[in-house]
Amino acid sequence: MSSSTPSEQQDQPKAASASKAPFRYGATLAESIELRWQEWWREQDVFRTPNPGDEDFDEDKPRYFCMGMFPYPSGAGLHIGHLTNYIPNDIIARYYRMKGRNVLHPMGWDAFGLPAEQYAIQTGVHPEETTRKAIDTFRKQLQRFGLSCDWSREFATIDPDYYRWTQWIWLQAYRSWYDHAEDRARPVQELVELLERGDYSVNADLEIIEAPAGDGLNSWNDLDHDQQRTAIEHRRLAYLSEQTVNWCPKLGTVLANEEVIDGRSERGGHPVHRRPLRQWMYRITSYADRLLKDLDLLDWPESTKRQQAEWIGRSEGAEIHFRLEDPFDESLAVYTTRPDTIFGATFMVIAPEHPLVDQLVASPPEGIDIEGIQAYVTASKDRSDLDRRSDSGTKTGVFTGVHVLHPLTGRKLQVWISDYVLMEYGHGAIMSVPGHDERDHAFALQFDLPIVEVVRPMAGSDAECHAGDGININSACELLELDGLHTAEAKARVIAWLEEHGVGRGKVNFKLRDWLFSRQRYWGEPFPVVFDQQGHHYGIGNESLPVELPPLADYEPVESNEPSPLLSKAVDWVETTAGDAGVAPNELDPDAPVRREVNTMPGWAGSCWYYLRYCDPRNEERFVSAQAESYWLGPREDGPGGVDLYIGGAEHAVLHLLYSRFWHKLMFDLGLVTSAEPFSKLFHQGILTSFAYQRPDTTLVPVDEVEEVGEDQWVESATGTPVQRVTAKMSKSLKNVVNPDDVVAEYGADTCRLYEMYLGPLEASKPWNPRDIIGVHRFLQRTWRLAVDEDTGSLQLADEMDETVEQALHRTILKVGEDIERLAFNTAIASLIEFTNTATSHGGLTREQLDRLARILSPFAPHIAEELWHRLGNETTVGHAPWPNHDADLIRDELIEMPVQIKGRIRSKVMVSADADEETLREAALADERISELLGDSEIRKVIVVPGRIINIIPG
RNA sequence: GCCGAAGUGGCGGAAUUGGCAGACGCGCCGGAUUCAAAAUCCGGUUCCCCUUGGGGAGUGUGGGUUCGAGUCCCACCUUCGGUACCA
Repeated sequence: MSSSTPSEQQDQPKAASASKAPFRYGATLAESIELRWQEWWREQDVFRTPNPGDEDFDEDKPRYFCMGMFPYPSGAGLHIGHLTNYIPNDIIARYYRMKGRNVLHPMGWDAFGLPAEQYAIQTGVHPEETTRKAIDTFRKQLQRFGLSCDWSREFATIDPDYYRWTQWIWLQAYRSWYDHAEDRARPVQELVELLERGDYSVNADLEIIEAPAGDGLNSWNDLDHDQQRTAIEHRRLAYLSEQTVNWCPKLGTVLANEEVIDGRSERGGHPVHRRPLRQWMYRITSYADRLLKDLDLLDWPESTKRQQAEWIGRSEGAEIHFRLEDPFDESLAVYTTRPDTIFGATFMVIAPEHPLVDQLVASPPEGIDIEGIQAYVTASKDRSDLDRRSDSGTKTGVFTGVHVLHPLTGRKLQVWISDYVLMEYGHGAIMSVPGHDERDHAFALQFDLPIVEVVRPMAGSDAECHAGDGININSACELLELDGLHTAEAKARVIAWLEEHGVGRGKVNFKLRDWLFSRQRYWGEPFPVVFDQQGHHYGIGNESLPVELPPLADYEPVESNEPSPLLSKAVDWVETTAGDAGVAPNELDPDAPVRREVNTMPGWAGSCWYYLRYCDPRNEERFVSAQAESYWLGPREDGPGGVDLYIGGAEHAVLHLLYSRFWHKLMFDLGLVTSAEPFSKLFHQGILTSFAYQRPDTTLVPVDEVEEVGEDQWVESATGTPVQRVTAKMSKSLKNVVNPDDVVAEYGADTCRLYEMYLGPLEASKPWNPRDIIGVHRFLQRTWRLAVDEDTGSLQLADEMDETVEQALHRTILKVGEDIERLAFNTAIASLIEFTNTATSHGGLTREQLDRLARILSPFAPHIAEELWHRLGNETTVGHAPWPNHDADLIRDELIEMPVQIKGRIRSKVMVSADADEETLREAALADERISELLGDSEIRKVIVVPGRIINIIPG
C-alpha cells in the first residue's frame, strides 16, 4: 500500500477566498479536503467489506449490518430528504467499524417502476437508458457526502444478474404450498407425494384435503391430469386467479389492495375501478398468523407494528349457517365476531356481489321484486369505492324477498342486500344485530326493521346501541339459554352449541387478503412462466433464468377496454417453444409452442429481498451463499436475526415491510435463509420540511412566486396579496425542495452532514432553515483552528495538557458514543461543539488529544477528521482507528454543587464531596448560611436527600 | 368517527430513571479587535417586578398524585400522521 497520503500535498488556497487567513476552513478548503479524501478512499478501497471465506475476513469480530431503504433514482436527482436516511446510517456504520465490528453498509437502486416508463412513452427513450443515467447522478451525489458504503456491492434491481434471482424466488413460491399442519411452506413435490401415497385426498371441488380418500373425498390417483393440475393450483403459494381487481385506467395497470387509498391509486391519486381479471397472486394469507405473531420479536416502532397488525386484522368469532327457506335447500353462511348476540339477529344482509344474488336473478322465486334487486346491484357496482365511503353514514339496500330460519328461535328473518357488506371479507354476508352494531342499527332505522336488545352494559351506558361487552338478556329459548352470562362466556357457549349441532363453528378471520402480484406495465421483472395451447402454465427452469425483458418499439399503453399488458406487443418474444423458453422436458415437449406470460411484476418485487443480495451480490450460483447469509443475517442471542438496523420512511410501514417479511418467511420455510425475520431493528427517519408561503385561504404559493417586502413580510408577486410564511413538506410543485448540491457548494459536505443531523431528533419531522447552517460550519472552523494555523497552514498544538480539557474530552467520548448508539445525533454533535468551545477557551489541544477528537468527530464529519488525522502523521484511515476509551474515574468530579430546596423551591446551593453520604449532605445543607437564615427557628419536619441530585428540606 | 404521536424562549431544539427547565445552535443586544467593515474572540439573552443581594410566574388548557411533575394520572384544546362500513 502506498504510504503517500493526500495531505502531504499541501493545499494551495485560492487567493480570492482569503487574503488574510489563507488556511481558514471555508467552502473552498472544505471542497478540496473532501474531494481528495473521497478519491483516496476509493483508490485504497478503504471501505470494502470482506465476506466470510475471503482472505482478509476476521471471523472473530461480530457483525453489524446497517442499511437504509434504497432510493428510487428519479430524473430530478437527489433531494435533501434522501440524506436523512443515508447520513445516520453512515454515522452508525463508521462508529461500529471503530468499535471493532465487521460492518456491512451497502447501497443499491430500486430501479423498476412507473416514472421511467411514463417518460419513455413521452420521449421514446428506453427506460433503461433514463434509469441508468439517473442512477449515475444519484451515485455521484451520494458519494459527494462521503458515505462509507462498500460500493463494490452495489447493484440495481434492473440488473439481469439481480432480477434473475427475483424471478427464481418467485418460482420458489410457485413451486411451494403451505402445510397448515406443520405451519410452513413446503415444495409442491412433497404435496404430490402425500397425495400419491393416499395420505391426502381431493374433494368434489378439487380442493386438497388433509385426510385419506373416502366419504366424498377422491383419491389423487383416480383423477385425470387436468384435475390434478387444478387441485395443485388451489395450493400453490404463487397462483393464477380470476378475481375482482383494482384496475387503474390512468396508470394502465391493476393495483394491490394496499396501493389503493380512498378508491384512488396510492401513486398519483388516479381513480380505480373494481373489475374481474385473471392475475398472479401470492398466498400471503397463509402467513397471516405468523406475520402477526412474529411482530413481537421485532425492535420496531410500536406504531408500525400496530399498523401491520391492523392491516392483518385478525379477529376471532364464528361462522354460522342460516338455513334458507324454500325453495333453496342450502344455507347462508355468515361470519360474526359476536356469536353471543345471536338472539339479537333480526335480519340478514348480503353483499351485492354475493352468489345468492346471481341465483335469485337466474331463477327468481315467485313474488320477489327482481327488477328492484337488479337495479340496486347494478347501481352499487357503478358506484366507485370513493362514493361508497363518502356517505357511509347513510345506508342503502333492498329486500330480496327471501328469508332464512334462525337456528335457535326458528323465526323467519328477512335477507337484504346492501353495499355496506363487503364481498371480500368473511362470507360476504352478515347476521344483522341492530341492537349492538352501529352499522346494523343505522340500517334497521333506515328500513324500519326490528331492533332487539340482548346485551346489557356492565356499567351504566345510555348509548342507544351498545357495541361493547356486557351481560346477556333476552337470550333464551328451549335449545339454549344465555341470560346472565358475560359476553366472553356467552360466545363460548354459542360456539359450542353451533359445533354440536353442525350449524357453525368457531373461526378466526383476517382482513389481510392475498397479494395481487401482476401488472400490465413494461418496466418490471417478467414472470418466468409460459402457457401451452391449453392455457396450462409451466415454470421456467433455473438454468434459463433470467427471462430478460424484450425491447419494445413503443411504450404507449394499448388502448382497450380490456387491460392489455404492454409485453404482448413483443410478439417474437411472446411466441416461443417450451424448449427455447426453458421448460423442463419432462413437463412439456420442447417443441411445443408456448406463449410467455406478458404481465410483469410490481415495483415491490425487487425490494423484497435486496438486503439478502447485499450479503453476496456477485454470486452466480446462488441468490446468496449460505455462509454469507448466516453470518450477516443469522439469528443472534439478542434477536431473531436479520438486518441489525434498517432505516427508512414510515410510509412503507405496511407495504414494503409486510411484503418483505412475507418473502423472507417463505424462504425461511424452504431452508433458504436462517432467520425468521428480515429486519430486526427498524427506525423511521422524520421528513424534512422547508419554508412555503400560504395565502389567506390557506392555499400554498410556490416559493418563486413570492417576494419579501419587509421583515417577516411576504407578498405574492403577481397580485401583491400578503402571504404568510409556513413550513411545509418539500415538494416540486411548491418549489421548496432543497438541493444538496447547493448546500455542499456553499459550505461543504461535512457541514451539510452535521447540519442535517443537528436539526433535531432523527425521528421527528423538522424544518430546514438555511439561516441555521452557519452554526455547525462555525463549529468546524473552530475545530480546524484548534489544530491548524490559519495563516501558515501548519499544525499548532499545545505542549502541555490542560486538566479541564482532558476531563471534558473523556466526558465527550462517553457522551458521543452513548448518543450514537441511541441514534441521538443532535445531542452528540452538541457535546462535540461544547468540547471544542472548552478546548478553545482553555489553551487548545495536545497532539494526543487532537488524535482522539479526530476519531470521535469522524463519524459525523469524516473528511475534516480524516484530514486532521493524517496531519498528525497517521497513514491509515481514521475510519478504521479504534474508538477511544474514556476513563470513568477522570469523568467524576470530586466536588459537586448540589441544589438545596425548602418545600420544593430551590433556595441555595452547596459544594459537597461527590461521594458524601446522606447524613453529610443533610448537615451540609442545614449548615448553609442562606438556608439557616431562611429557616430561622422553624422546626424541621423532614429532609429528603437524593445523593447527587437534590436536598429538600420540609419545615414543620 | 376510530387509532397513534406531539405541543417547552423570537426560531430549531435539550432535559436518557419523577430531582437545578431552557444544554447546544441560530437570531438579537453589548464589548474587544479594526481607519472601517467582514471575520474572529469575550459577555448577555424565558417573562414580569424591585433592580443591591433578590422576589414572583413559567413547559398547550383545567384538575389530580407527590417533599418535588416538562416527565405520572384524569378531562379538554390544537397540530401532524395512520385508517375508513372488515361484521
